Amino acid sequence: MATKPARAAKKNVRKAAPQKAPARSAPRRPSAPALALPPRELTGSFEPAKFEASLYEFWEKSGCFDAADESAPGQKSFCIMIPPPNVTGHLHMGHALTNAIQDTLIRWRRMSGDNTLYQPGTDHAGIATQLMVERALADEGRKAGGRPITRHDLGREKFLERTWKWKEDHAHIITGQLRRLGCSFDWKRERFTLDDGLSRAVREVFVRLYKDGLIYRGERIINWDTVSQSAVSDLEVVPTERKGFLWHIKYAVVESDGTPVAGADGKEAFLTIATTRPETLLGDTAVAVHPEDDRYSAFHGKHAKLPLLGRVIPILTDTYVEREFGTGALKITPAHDFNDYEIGKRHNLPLVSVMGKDGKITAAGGPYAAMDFKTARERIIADLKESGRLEKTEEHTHKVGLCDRTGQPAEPLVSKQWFVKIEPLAKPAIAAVESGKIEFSPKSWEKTYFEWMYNIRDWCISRQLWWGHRVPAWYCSTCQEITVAVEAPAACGSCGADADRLKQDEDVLDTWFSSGLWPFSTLGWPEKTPALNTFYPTSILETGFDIIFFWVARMIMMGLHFTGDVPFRKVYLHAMVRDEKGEKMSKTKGNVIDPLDVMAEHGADALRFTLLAMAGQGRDIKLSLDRVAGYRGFCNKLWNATKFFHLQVAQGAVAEPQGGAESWLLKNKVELLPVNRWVLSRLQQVNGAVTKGLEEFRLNEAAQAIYDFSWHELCDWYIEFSKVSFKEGGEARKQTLITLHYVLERLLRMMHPFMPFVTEELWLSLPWKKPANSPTRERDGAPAVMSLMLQKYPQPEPRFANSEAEKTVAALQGIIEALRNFRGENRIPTSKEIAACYVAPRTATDAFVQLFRSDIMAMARLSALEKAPVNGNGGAPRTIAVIPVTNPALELHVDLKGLVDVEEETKRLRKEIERVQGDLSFIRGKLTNESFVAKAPKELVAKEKGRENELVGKLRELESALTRLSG
RNA sequence: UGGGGUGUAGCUCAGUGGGAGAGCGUCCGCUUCACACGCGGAAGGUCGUAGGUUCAACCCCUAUCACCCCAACCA
Repeated sequence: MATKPARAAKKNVRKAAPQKAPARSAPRRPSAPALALPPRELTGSFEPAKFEASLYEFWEKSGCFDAADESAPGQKSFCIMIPPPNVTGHLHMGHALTNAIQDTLIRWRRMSGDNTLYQPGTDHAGIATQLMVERALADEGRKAGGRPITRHDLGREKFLERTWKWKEDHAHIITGQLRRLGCSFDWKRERFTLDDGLSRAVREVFVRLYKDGLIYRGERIINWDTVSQSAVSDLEVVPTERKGFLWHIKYAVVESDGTPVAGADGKEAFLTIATTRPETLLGDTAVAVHPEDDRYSAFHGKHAKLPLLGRVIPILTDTYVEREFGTGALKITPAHDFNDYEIGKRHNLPLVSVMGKDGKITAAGGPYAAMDFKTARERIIADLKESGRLEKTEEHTHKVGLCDRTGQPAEPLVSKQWFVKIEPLAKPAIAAVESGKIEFSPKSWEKTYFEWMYNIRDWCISRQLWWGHRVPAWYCSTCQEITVAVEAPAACGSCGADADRLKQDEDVLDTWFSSGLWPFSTLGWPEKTPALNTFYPTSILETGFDIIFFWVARMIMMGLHFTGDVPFRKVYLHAMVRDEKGEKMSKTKGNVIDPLDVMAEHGADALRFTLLAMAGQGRDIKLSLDRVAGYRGFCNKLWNATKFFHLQVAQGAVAEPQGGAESWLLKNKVELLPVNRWVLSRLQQVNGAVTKGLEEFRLNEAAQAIYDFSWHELCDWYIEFSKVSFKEGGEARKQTLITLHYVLERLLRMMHPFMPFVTEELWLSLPWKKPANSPTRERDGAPAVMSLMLQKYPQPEPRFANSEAEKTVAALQGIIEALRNFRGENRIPTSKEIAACYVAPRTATDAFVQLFRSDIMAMARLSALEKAPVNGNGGAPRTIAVIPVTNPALELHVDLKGLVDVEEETKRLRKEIERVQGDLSFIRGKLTNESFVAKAPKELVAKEKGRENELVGKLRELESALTRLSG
């Protein structure tokens, strides 16, 4: 008794608004009219360009994308942050992939009732953007007939103005492209790493880290980009294989006072070093050999005279030296090589900087001063050759560190920079992953993460650029002390000198410093905003594995340090999108597939679905345009399936059942036609598979389930079956129309996160749609929206599960397929109708055929299907072909006269017999194997026995059919 | 050098301890009144190689080869 009203109440909740929020003081406007697009007609074929833009505009304008700062009571929050693309960038396939995945999850959770925030925004991308503007400036200068204009010609302020303008002019490109892809961002919350709020967060973080002793300023060896004239971090230098030379140079061995040392032969002794960068010789402060290298033991404690400059430097021993490489003697240039720097520290060697920040040799380079590095190298080689100090030159392939952004070699040099002391930050970040508070998927990436985190080096965060967050440090010209503060200080923090004695640091911060704060800075941190409370920690981080160190690790470190909590609990890493040959897409190779071109040709949905279907974990995506075209075909298929529905409605509408299609179908499920029960059962099963795929982050499996069901069950079978019912009319027609509408509508909802545009367009065409609202919109009094976007995501309906119907339809399909196979193999054109008879050994089978007679006739294109006049094939004429079916056991008879050559059918039978024989011998092999019968599960043995019997029967029928044909 | 991944139909990829699937391509037959962006049928694979575990291996284990990626201090 008590269950009935409860159930009814539950149903009401489903149909009507979800959970009424007892809005505290917010006035509710309960009767606000629903927002809706003007009705549109479904005609022609799938042409995405006709509707995608207007749908997106409608969604955005009606506030469907908006998150609420606070979730409604009982409502979950769900948040994904976009990995901020470069503000002046263009959408590439990597963006398309990551955002397609994210948006699918977001839409799914939104439809599931969560308060979802898909946070949009862009990154100022320091070097990249500054370089663009500088390039444009240079071009301007050249076009005007003069020399290229540099940023220094403009000065910092003017240049920044230009860059902001450039940003304003270009930012809409990437955001427009993300809209084009259908991503449901809450655009009202769009953030930019250089906007006021985020800049404030950056300064706050800098100041706090400084006060905690985690940021320091120091003179260290760093990577220098001579193009952007800035320091870059270790990560921004990509070791790249380059062909070069290994020069062997002779250094004279001397005493500390410079007097020559004689070798074993009594002549002047030399020591040969091998180097790939001879110009660094100018900065050498030692030569090192391995302590146990016998070749050089005589030189321990001696000195070497630097060729060309004549400087006397010590010969020291260090186990770092590889005896096998080169000559086994290593020149040490502590100021221009990371390893040499370490060796220099161990042996207290002086630093001699010869490579200047401007890409030219410094004064310390003596006669080579002011030459650029390339010229200096050439001159030094020539001079060495001339003085007989160049022993030999070998070709040598080695790794050169190229700057990520500019592609030019990075020059290690010693410079005063700002650093983050990383170890104290890394420790908790390692622990968070070790303890499982953050999980990576695929899990193997955790190893990569640990590897890097355990060996992490201090992070050089200062950049000698102008575009970025200026280091919030001021130098006092009175006391020389540094004042670090969030806002420009009014006086020196040490001596109290006036602000005019203070000068702000010229440098800006590494772009990744600000993107590391993204998960909380976008939500208003350091303020304790409601949004921060609602959405932090974010739900999922989805990005490419190439920025694990750049971005993911830094977000974890910063998040833990500043919020005390992880920034996200799950990290999903997708693969790289390559071209169809598996090559990395690159402009120079010219193999870039532009997502915008693809969308222009096939629509956003086809591109999204392709990427999702191919995004299996742990494998690169080789994007194939054929595949995209295939999924465009899929969109068209859906389009036409819906059109088919409308055509049936046009033959005579059926009123929506009282209480909705679902409850009507549930109430009447016993009276439904088997095919209707079947499709409902299949639908709910597929629903389960799709939901599981989404929950387990296997979007490719979910996509596959959707595709297979839609095309191969709904379209290939169900719609074909439905035609029989529609022709029949009456009750059959009515229940089939209701079923078809229900299945279509549910399916569209189910696939909407994957293909938002086409599903919405089709859904809007359906007759029984109703506007819907989200819990938070409802609470805040926002109007309901006539859109698929806010409909409830379907759950499997177990009451539709029906294994009986599934078995029945499988048997029916078996009969139809046997007939189709007969037709196809015998090449009987579709236009020729076949008259068939059947022989059913059991009355139940006879009833089965009678029940589905019209279905079989329609789908196998038979002109007749009657009971055979004679039982068995004993009395049948010679031209009768027999088609045996095993489940249910029956024979189909077709008169070959006028249809097929007897020989053709004979051939078909022989082939069939061969196959059955093969199957049979395999099964018998198993069944005669004693260990199989003894050890395999009993059910399996029984199943195989059953199959054996089936096959024996089939074989007998085939053979007798064959003898009769040929006899 | 170390770590990870991949190897399945002509191509691009799914997949499971009980005789391997899809899309595209190929071949055959189709203006079947939703769809030629389609319908029906078919051909095509010793699931990289060699061992092992198991009644049973494409799947688990070991070795090996090939390709890819990542991290690296061989100047």
